[in-house]
Amino acid sequence: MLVPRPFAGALDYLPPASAGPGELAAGRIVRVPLGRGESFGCIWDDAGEVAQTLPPDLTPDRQEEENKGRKITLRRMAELRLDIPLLPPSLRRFIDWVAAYTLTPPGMVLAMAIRAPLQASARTQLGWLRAEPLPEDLRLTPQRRAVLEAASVQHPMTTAMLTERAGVGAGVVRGLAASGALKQAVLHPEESGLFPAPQPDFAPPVLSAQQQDAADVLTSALKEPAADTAKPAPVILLEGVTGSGKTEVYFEAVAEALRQGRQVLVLLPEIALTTQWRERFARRFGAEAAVWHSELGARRRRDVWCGVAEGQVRVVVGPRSALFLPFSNLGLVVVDEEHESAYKQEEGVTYHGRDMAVVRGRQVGAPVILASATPSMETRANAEHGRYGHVVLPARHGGARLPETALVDMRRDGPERGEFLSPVLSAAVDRALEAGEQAMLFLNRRGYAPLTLCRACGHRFECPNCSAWMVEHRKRGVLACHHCDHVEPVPTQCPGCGAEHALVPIGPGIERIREEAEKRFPQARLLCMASDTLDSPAAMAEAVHKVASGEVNLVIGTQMVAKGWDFPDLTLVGVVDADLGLGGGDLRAAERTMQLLHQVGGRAGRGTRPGRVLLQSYAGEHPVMQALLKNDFNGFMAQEAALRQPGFWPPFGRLAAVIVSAPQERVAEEQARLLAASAPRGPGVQVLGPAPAPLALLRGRWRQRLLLRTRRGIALQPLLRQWLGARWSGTYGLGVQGGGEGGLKIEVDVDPVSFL
DNA sequence: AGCACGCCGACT
DNA sequence: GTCGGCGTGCTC
Repeated sequence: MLVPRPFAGALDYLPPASAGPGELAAGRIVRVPLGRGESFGCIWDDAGEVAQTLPPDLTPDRQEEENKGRKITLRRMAELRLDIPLLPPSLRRFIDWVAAYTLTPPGMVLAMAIRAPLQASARTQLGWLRAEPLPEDLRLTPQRRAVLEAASVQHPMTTAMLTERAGVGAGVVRGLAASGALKQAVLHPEESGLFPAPQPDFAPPVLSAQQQDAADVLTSALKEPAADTAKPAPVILLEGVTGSGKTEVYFEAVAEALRQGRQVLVLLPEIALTTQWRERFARRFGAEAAVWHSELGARRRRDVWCGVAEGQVRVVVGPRSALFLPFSNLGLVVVDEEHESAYKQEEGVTYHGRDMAVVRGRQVGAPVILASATPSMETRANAEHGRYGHVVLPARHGGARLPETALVDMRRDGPERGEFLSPVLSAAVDRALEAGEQAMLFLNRRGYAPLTLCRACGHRFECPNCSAWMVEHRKRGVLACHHCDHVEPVPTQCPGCGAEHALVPIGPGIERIREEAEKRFPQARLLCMASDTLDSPAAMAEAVHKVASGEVNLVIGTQMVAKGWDFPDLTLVGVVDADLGLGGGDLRAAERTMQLLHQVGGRAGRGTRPGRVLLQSYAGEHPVMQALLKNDFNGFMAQEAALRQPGFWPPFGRLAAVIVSAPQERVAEEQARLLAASAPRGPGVQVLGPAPAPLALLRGRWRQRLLLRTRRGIALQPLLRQWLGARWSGTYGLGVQGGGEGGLKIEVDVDPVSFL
């Protein structure tokens, strides 16, 4: 029995007081006593040996068991949750795999997977059946007759269904029930009409020859006989420039999976993107895909979860957490925008959604499609070495051309002091707006200014809990830390020297760009898109609609405007600070900046009119800028690869980050040093550090970082287990474990993406 | 992760 | 004299 606690493995329980045949099966969700309270768990092994050898009602309530020399008293399961479908074996296997790979206690991975069906109330939805025969003394009215005509003897219907069909109030139904003419019955989920089936041939698109070729490769991967277990299902990189119609192409693979009666999982890096995606899906397939995300109501989450387990849900779209849905018949996995770092979960179970999607597909024999305009170095390397298939869409769809990219040298042609938009960029925006087109200004920085300082004494506003500047948010009138939830009002007086009105904002955030744009383009219809203002899918959908309909003609946004949006009238993209993100000594800084800027640039010129991208930069000679100007992504990545190869940095070697943190700086330092002293070493194995983490103080904890690096082919996990396990693990698993001496905490991140 | 037990400061 | 701070230990 696996329970949602950070234990190294499963616990043993006695079977419940009564269980029907087949009910006590692996994958069953169960209520169990645990410690003083109770918990839920999932029967994890197929054995259930005790249960099968002894009839449940003959076993005592408590039973002693010898376990590794320790005497343990077994307790009895409280209740089997028969209303929740069994976790399929493939999901249990996946959970075990993810737990082992990420060094997370398996129970914690299970917890992610089964939160949904447990949070809503029991699932038995009740409906009404017509009694047969009807009670003899039944009084009949026209309304009652209508309800009885609508009601069926075999298929239960909800009160809502009956009142709607009969055109009567709920009171009539209640009255009939009271007089015995309607009987309560469990409504079967497939009768609820919750998940209309997408039609593979509802509205097939007109594909270009190029797209058709790509689609053929994908669909043939699905048609290969899956019975051949010796040959694993393929992983295919679908690389296509922005606007090449990747989505339409992989939709053909989705259609093929549907024809085969299999389930499909489509992953998107974040829920905001589901908005436009859903519309496209519904147009192509004539029915909605089931959307999965954390902001769904408890009831809907439960229904989707159960629908996936029972096979009524055919296509799911969602973020990385959708990987843990209980697919019973998964035939295709798509990871859209596979290069996105949002696929990496940084807290709790630190898994990479893209990599785990590949594992999930392999485990069930389903092909995996990784789609991107700017594939990650890892995926590229896999494609080059033939481990993944590779399909390329080199041109934009429908005759659209790729935007032309130009540089604004900020050293020579920079803006006036105190401004951030160069004359060249401003003029370009003017021209676009005058031509009746749309323009976008991109700056990947929220708030008004990233740093506030005192002109008189040089005082800088720092977060008390983190080593980070407080960011001014002028609209809210506060200084906020972007790494914890610390917020304070903007003072009028400097806390350092007491000077009045001496605080100056340094550098731009998107609020400040908005202010400048309002002054510079007074006639523009402006919209700001940032994660702190568009915090729900609904708000996001509204914003997207405003842009797509042309209600807005100047968009100012952070990160989120870079995503796969399709705004056909957008012709100009201005990158306010192209150098942002290049600093910081992060392994992937250049790669990520390149991907991000290419992606934002790709928003321009997707319709009939040509697009243009202007990059404001102080470092025009930087390889990232050069690659963007020449549109030479392959060359750039080859250069990057050459830098990483000699030192066995990923993807040529493997990496795990170990973060040692404590409320006191000294404790963290000391413990990190001790840990480094016992680090594994050997050919192809190296430990770098400790060093203070780039965010040395985060949420009140001082952090030291160690990096374990191995050559390709040397697994990290056994090394980590041996190294950290020797000192830190007891009955606990590794990974998130709290409460060490002096508040010490050691976290492990296998395949880290962020180096903060 | 929860949750209770345990041993030391400011309150009715 | 007690309420309650969170350090430590356990969960089949």
